[in-house]
Order: sequence, then structure tokens, then C-alpha cells
Amino acid sequence: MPESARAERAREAREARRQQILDVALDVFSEKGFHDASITDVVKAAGVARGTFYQYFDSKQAIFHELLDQLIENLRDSIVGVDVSEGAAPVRQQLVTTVTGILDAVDQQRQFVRIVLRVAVGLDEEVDAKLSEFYGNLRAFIAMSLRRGQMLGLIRECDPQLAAVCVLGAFRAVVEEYLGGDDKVDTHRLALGILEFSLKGLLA
Amino acid sequence: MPESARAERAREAREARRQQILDVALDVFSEKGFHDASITDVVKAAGVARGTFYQYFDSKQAIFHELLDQLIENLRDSIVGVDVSEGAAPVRQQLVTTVTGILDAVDQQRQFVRIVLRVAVGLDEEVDAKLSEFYGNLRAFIAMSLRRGQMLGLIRECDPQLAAVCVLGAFRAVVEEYLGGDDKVDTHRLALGILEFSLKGLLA
Amino acid sequence: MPESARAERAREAREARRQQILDVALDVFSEKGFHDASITDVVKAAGVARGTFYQYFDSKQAIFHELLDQLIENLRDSIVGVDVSEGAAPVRQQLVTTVTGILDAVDQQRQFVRIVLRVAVGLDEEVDAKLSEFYGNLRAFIAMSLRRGQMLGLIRECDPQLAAVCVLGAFRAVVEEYLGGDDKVDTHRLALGILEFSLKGLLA
Amino acid sequence: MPESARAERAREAREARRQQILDVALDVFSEKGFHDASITDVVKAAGVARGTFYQYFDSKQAIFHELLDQLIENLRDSIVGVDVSEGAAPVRQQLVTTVTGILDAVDQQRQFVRIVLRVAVGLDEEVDAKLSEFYGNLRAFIAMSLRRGQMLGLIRECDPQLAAVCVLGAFRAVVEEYLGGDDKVDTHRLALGILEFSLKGLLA
DNA sequence: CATGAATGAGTTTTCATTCAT
DNA sequence: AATGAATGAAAACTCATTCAT
Repeated sequence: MPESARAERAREAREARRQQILDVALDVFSEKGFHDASITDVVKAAGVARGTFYQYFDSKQAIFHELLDQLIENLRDSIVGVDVSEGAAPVRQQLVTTVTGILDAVDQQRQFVRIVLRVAVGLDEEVDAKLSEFYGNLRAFIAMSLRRGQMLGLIRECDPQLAAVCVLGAFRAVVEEYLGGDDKVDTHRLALGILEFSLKGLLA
Repeated sequence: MPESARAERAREAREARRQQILDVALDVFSEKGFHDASITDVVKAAGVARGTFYQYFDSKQAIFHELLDQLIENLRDSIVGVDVSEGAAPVRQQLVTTVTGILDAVDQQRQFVRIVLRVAVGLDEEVDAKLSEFYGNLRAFIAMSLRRGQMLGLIRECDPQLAAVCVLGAFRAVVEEYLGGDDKVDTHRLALGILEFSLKGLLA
Repeated sequence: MPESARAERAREAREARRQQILDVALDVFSEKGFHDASITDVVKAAGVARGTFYQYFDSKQAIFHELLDQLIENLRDSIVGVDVSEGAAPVRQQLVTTVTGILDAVDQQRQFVRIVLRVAVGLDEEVDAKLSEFYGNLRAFIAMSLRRGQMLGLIRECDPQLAAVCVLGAFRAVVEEYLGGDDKVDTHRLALGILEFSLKGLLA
Repeated sequence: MPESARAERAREAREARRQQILDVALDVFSEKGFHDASITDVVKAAGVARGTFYQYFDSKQAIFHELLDQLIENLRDSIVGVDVSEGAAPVRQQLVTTVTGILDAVDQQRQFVRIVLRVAVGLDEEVDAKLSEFYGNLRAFIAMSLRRGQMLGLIRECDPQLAAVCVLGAFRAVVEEYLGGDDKVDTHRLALGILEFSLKGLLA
């Protein structure tokens, strides 16, 4: 079936082009922000014509939303639960590994940080909803983990919802502060710091 | 001195008008964001003509910056240190009172939250600098308090800088989550939650 | 009649104020041009309120027109004819004196030059008409003098109208070139140059 | 090379469009002046959208400056020197031909006159500089010619600089007076008049 | 009569989007 | 499918003029 083969190749080319524009847009948006970045900036950087852009994306909003979806999905993928089954590694060690892993993933793609923590904040309702959903899921996941921990007697009595907000807030703040710029960081140290803080608090 | 009296009244009227426009702009910006709010929106809501706006403010940026300055100053004013001198109230109680007070202040003016935590984020370099400075001061204050606590043996061994980032992040997240909408909240409960979390952590 | 005396004083005060604003406007317009000079510039320089300005002049155009009228009248006054009656000074000497006198008058008030030769040019139809009339009168005066000179056998055969245009053009160009800036000039030398040129031409 | 051919056609179309807008702007500016002509006037007359204008020109100022550059270049091109080599036509005849030619060129494009002699006068510093340079070059050219004439014994003793100012002034005045409106003129007669005046003066 | 705050029509300019080639 | 010239709605901002005090 030579025709379907050709069609296939065309589809792949289209997909590649599409992703290329998305990649470029990530750079442009993360550097200039949403409003200060123009479609002109994107198409120039991508080396395509204005019209071409609109063959792949419906609007400036649309590409940003898609971008955000990709970012969120990537972030989600780098987050995995803790195995509490017998024979698994000690919980604390698992936590350190997990949190370090997330920080490493974020560290790899700092544009993510800028987009999710700066550019996308307060943009429009749809974006807000997406971020809310993402954070909500994370919070729910954390809260659930805490509840399970409470049942296992590992976590003290507390409002898991509120506690989850605090944990996530601390984490986000560390990311924003230490991974918002271009400085190198010791992700292991940060992960330890966040976990010690969240688990043991600051009292002597 | 009737002349100076009249001049005084005029000056006051001007100041009142100015503040009125600022107040209206606070509403408009907090509801629509910076880019989606036009000067037309502001002047319509204020019931003045376009030109009037420009008699009081140089530009759209200018009024937003001024607004932000006011908000930050207000926030700063609601934050006070903890008295560790002898005869002072127990530190823990003071902390609860302080944090509850801050939450109450923010609760009173929820537009503040939307502006500072959403609208102003990632707007432009000057705004970024202002927020950075504000958060930096807060962090420095917290870090210093932690260091003092360490010397008094109250706070455990840790990187005060990193810990301050976590504390502030947890606090910010709580504000954003619980005071970002229009729901009523129990600020005392939130303050307790944040403090317990920050001081004792979550382990059983 | 104390009342009329008071009224008189008031009238004089009004007149003085009016002239003061005109004087200031002359400075402002000659420096900034018509469009780039704002009413704000004028009232600030005059030390009066905006409303006051409009009590004395109907509009920005109006004050400029009035200004131009004054300037033109002043220029006209510094121009006098040549006495060809018996016993009068030699015509050539009279001409030198007259032209030098005009140049001196203009030299005294260089703002005149800027207003009449730059600012007022191409402003609007009414201004154009005024300048046209002024130049037309001058040309007519010169043409008439030339015709009289022809009858006396002093001036050669030529189209007096066209010749008047040339004479006036040469004069204007000299004023513009040598009195347009702030450099000191030798008006006598300029007058001689213009006259030699106009009377004898440039051929050896 | 079909591609370069298409690109070539596109480039030409762009250039044509650009020139069309310039032509229209020449009309609009020469009729209304710079300040009274709005971009709206230009684009309406050109039959294009607002945005199209800004694809070709950076600003209202920019198109005017470009327009002025074209006009000045055109004027310059219509001016040629006088050939004093042996075997050349008599100088006087050459001068008549040259001056008549310039007047004819100007006659052809009366908008030039209005723009250069009215609209552009006193507009802004850059425009002033351009006109100054143009007139300066002309003056310098005339002054140099006069100096050469003096060396050949054709031109009498005089300040060539001042004489050049007079010659140019006379010429300009004739252009302004006779070619400023829409009346037909006999350029040959005007050229003769200017030359007779400049060379022989008005004395009998 | 003086004041100066208020007005709002009018201007230039931007930029996401469309569409003929 | 790619191009990029054309579009025009919408925005910020100015400033001559008015009018209540």
C-alpha cells in the first residue's frame, strides 16, 4: 500500500512540524511571557510563515493551552507513589528518592517552571482551571497518602487536606526559589530539606 | 487663612479622587487581571472620563505599580515580630496570634490575594522585582527568627534559608487555597495548622 | 467719577495681563512651534491658570493669529518708503538706511523671524491668508516703487511684479539665513549686499 | 527558476504597493499639511487598511521623511551644472536652459512645492536638518559657481556666500509665488526674469 | 475674575487572525 | 500544505476646551 505509506510519512512530517512549533513556543513563552510574546516571535523562531502556524493551531491561546497540557503531563509522569508493601524499601528512603527525582526532572526543564509558576498564573479561566486541577490532583494524592499514613500510625493526627496544602506549598516554594533561575542546585539536599521540614518540623 | 483652607480642601479632594480611582482599579484588576482590564473598564467603573484618569496616573502600568506598592505596604504592616523577652507571652501563643492576625488581615481584603498571588505574577520585570523584594524580606525575616531560635535551642539544626522558603511556601499555599475564593474560613484553625505543620511536622 | 476710575484701572490691568500672555506665547511658539507648544506650556510660562487663558483668548488658534497680527504690524511699521522729493537724501543712501533699519528691527526680535518664517508657514488657511496679504502688500509696494523708478528712468525695463518677487525673495532669504539663528550679524553689510545684488546684479 | 521568479514578482508587488502609498501620502500631505492629515486620511485615500500602512512604514513621521527624501532627490536630479568648456553653448543660454528646466520639473509636480516650501517648514528637527542640508548644498553649489565666475572675470567682486543666498532666495520666491497655486505659467519667461535680475540687477 | 479639575473626541499604533496565491 | 500581505478591531494616551467653585 504505497499510498498509505506516503500518507503515513506525511502524517509524521505534520506531527514533527507541529511538535517543533510547540517546542519553539515553549522557549518563546517561557522567556517573554504570554502577552509579550507575539505570534511573530514564535513563527520567526520556528522559521515558518504566519499562515503555517494557523494550520497547526487555532489560536495563540490554543497553542499555549496545548503546551501547558504537555507540561503538566510531563510533570505528572515524573511523580510516582510510595510502595508500602512488605519487602519494599523503607518509606523514608523511597520518599527521598521520589522527591529528588521530581526535582531532577524539573531541573532538566526549567522552562517548565517559568511557564507553570509564572507565565500561566492568572492568565485566563481555562488555564486557571487546568492549574487548579493539576494542583488539586497533587493535593488529593498527598492527602490520601497522609490518610493512609495515619491509618498505619506513621502520620500524626491532623487535617490531611490542610497538611497537603502545606506540603505542596513548601515544595512549590522550593522549586520556585531554587529552580526559577539558572543556578545549579543540589537536588538531593533540597529534597532532604523539604522532607525533614514536612515530617519533623522545625522544633528542636 | 481662608485661602490655605480652600487649597487644603482642594488637595484633599484630589487625594480622595485619586484614592477612589485606585480603589476601583483594585477591583477591576483583581477581577479581570492586568491585560484583560482596560483603562476604559477602570474609568467606567470609577465614573470618570478617560482624561481624568491620566491626570492622576501616568499610565496603566503606573497605577498598577502604585496599587501593588499599597498592597505590599499593607501586608507588611500586618506582620509583626515575636517578642522573646522575659515576661512576654509564650512564643507559641504569640505565633498563633500573629499568624491568625495576618490571615485575618488578608481575609479582610481578598482582592489583595488575587492581585499579589495571581495578577502580578509574571507581569513585568519591575513588578517581579517588587514581589521578589517583598518575599525576600519575609524570607530573611523568617530565616533570622529561625537562627535566633536555634541559638536559644528552640529550633533544631537545619538550613534556615531553606526552612524559611518552606515556611513561607506553606503559608502562601494556604492563603492561596483558602483565601483565594470567596468562602468563609476559620483563620484560627488555619494558623494552628500551619504552625503545627511548620514546628512539629507530620510524623506521628 | 471714582467708579469709572476703578473701571479704567481694571481695564488696564486686563490689558496688561492680556499682553503678558501674548508675550509669553510669542516665546513659547517661537521655540516649540505651534503644534508642539501646548496651552499648558503657555499658561505655565505665564503663571496663570488654564481657565484664565480662555478668558482672554478664544482658542489656541486665536492667540496665534493675534500674535501674528502684532508681528506683522510691527514689521510693517519698521518699513518706510523712500523720499524722492528734491532736497531729500540720495535714493541709494536712503535705501541703505531703510534696509539696514528693517534688518535691525528684525535683529532685535528674532522670535519674529522664527514665527513668521517657520512656525506660521503652512499652518492653516487663515494664517496663510495673512502671510499672503502681508507679502502681497510688500510686493505691491516694491513693484510700485520700481514702476516709479522706471518712470524716473532709474530702473530698467522689466516686469515690476516679477522683479518685486525676486527682491523680496532675496531679502527674505537673507533674513532667514543670517537672522534665523542666534549669531550676531553686521546688518549694514547685509543691507549693502542685498541692495547691490538687487540693483546691479552679479555680472562684472 | 520559478521560485525566484515568484519571489521577484512578490517583491515587485510590495515595492509597487509601497510606492502607491507614498504617492497617495504625497497628495494627502500636500493638501492637508502634516498635522491635519491623519493616517486614516492616507489609508482611506490609498484604499488599504490601517495595518497595511504600518507594514510598510514605521510611523507617520517615517513616511513623511521618506517622502521628503524622494522629493529632495528628485529636485536634485533636475539640477545640473553649467558647462564652461570651450565649444560649449554660451553660458547665458545654458543658464536659461537650466533654470527653465528646473522650473519645468517643479511645474510638473506642484505638490513638491507645497510639501517642501510649506508643509515641511518648521515641522521637526530632522526635517529641518534635511531641508537645511538641501538648501545648503544648493547655496554651496551656487557660491562655488560664482567664485569660478569671478576667477574668469565674469562675475563682479562680491561675497559669493551672501550672493548665493540672494540668488536662491529670489528663485525660491518665484517658485513659491508662481508655482504655489494651480495657475499655468510661462517658465521660460520666469527663468529669464530671475536670470536678468540676478545678473544685471534692476538699475537702468 | 481666577482657578484647575474634568472632559471626551480624536489620534497613532499593535497584533491576532484571515485568505488569495 | 505553505506563504506572507492584508486586515481592522481594539487599546493607550493627548490635549484643547469647559465649567463649577
